[in-house]
This record gives sequence, structure tokens and C-alpha cells, in this order.
Amino acid sequence: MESLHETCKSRNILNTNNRRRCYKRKSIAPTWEKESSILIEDGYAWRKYGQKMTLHAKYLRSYYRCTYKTDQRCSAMKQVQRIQDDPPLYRTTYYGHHTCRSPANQEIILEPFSPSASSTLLSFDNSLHSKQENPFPSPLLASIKHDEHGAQNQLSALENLLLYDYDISFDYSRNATLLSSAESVQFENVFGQFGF
DNA sequence: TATATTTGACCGTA
DNA sequence: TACGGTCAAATATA
Repeated sequence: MESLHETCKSRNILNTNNRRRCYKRKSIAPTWEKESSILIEDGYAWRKYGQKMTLHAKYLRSYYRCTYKTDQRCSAMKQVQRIQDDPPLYRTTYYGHHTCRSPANQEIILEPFSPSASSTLLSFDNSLHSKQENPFPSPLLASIKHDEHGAQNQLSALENLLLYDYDISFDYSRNATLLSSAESVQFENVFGQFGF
């Protein structure tokens, strides 16, 4: 297989200092996508490598890749697009999976939910069939780690829900709602069960 | 000094 | 050819 560098050389495409650049663009489908009223810290180390104003968007789109992309060949990337101003709403799209083992993701400790935030919408791609394909633990699951005792059974039940092709909206009034299943089901006091 | 972000230009794809 | 994704030099920050 020809390397990118060799491809560039063979095509006479040069690099910096009067040289042109050559790179491959991703052609992969998003791993998953999330909309949130807050910019949730997902526990991974991201490095911003660009931002762009897109045609039909009112706000800049930011491009991030894993900090350990070069060190550990981690291919994870994400895009953050602000889609609404009031209330603030962001769409985060993830591409690829983290293959890095960094201090940041060996022990994921996330910020607690902001009480002022109204809701978080998680949407899972059809290709998402296992927990391992989730690019990072859900904020809910990560937060539950703080509760060392109990909640394991309930956690498993919720975890299973997360693995299905549902849109689940968690709000901070301690309710969780299935958004896209055939039946609209609301889980009362979900967070209460976990001691939130 | 090392690392991260900004920013304009380059490049691939539709 | 327009648009969006990426590069990399310049700049900012710790």
C-alpha cells in the first residue's frame, strides 16, 4: 500500500516552504452525534485544528482531533457546531474511535451536570451496536462512578437502554424520556435512584 | 520553552 | 466550481 507521502511525491505535490500540502480527507460516516445545551466535557483530550463558517449555519463549526493522534495513532475526531444561541445548543459529531490510552481516558471523571442546563439529547447511529463502539462513556454513566455503592443493577438497565437505537433525553428535573422509540416512555426519578 | 489555539490558504469531493 | 475539511505558520498561553 502506497503511503500518503509517496502518493504526494508521485503526484509531484510538494509541502511547505514553497511546497504544497497533501492530505487525505475522511470519508467515514459519523460514529455518533450528540446535541447538548452545554459543552459537555467527555473526558478525552482534544486538540482544535480548525474552525469554519459553513454555508447554512449561523455559527462557526470547530474541528477537533485527539491530542494523541500522532503519539498513539488515535483516529478519533469530533466536530462541534453551535446550532442555536438562546438557549445555547451545540451539536457534537464524533468520527472514529479512541485507540489511545491517555491519563485523560483511563480514569474518566466528568464534571457534574450543571443545574442550569435544560437538557441533553443523545442520538445513536444505527451502526452503534456495542458499548465499546461508544466513543466515550456517557456523562450519566461516568457520573455514576462517583457513587461507589449500589445502583449497579439500575446502571445495567440504563446501560442497556443506551445500547439500543433510542434517543434518550435526560433532563435535570430527574426525568428521562425516550424520544424516538415507537412508544413514548418516560422514566420518573431516574437520577433519584442513583442518588443525584 | 513547550504546548495549544487561531487563522488563512490549500486541497478533495460532489 | 463551491463548499467543507485539513494543514501549518503565526500567535497565545501556561
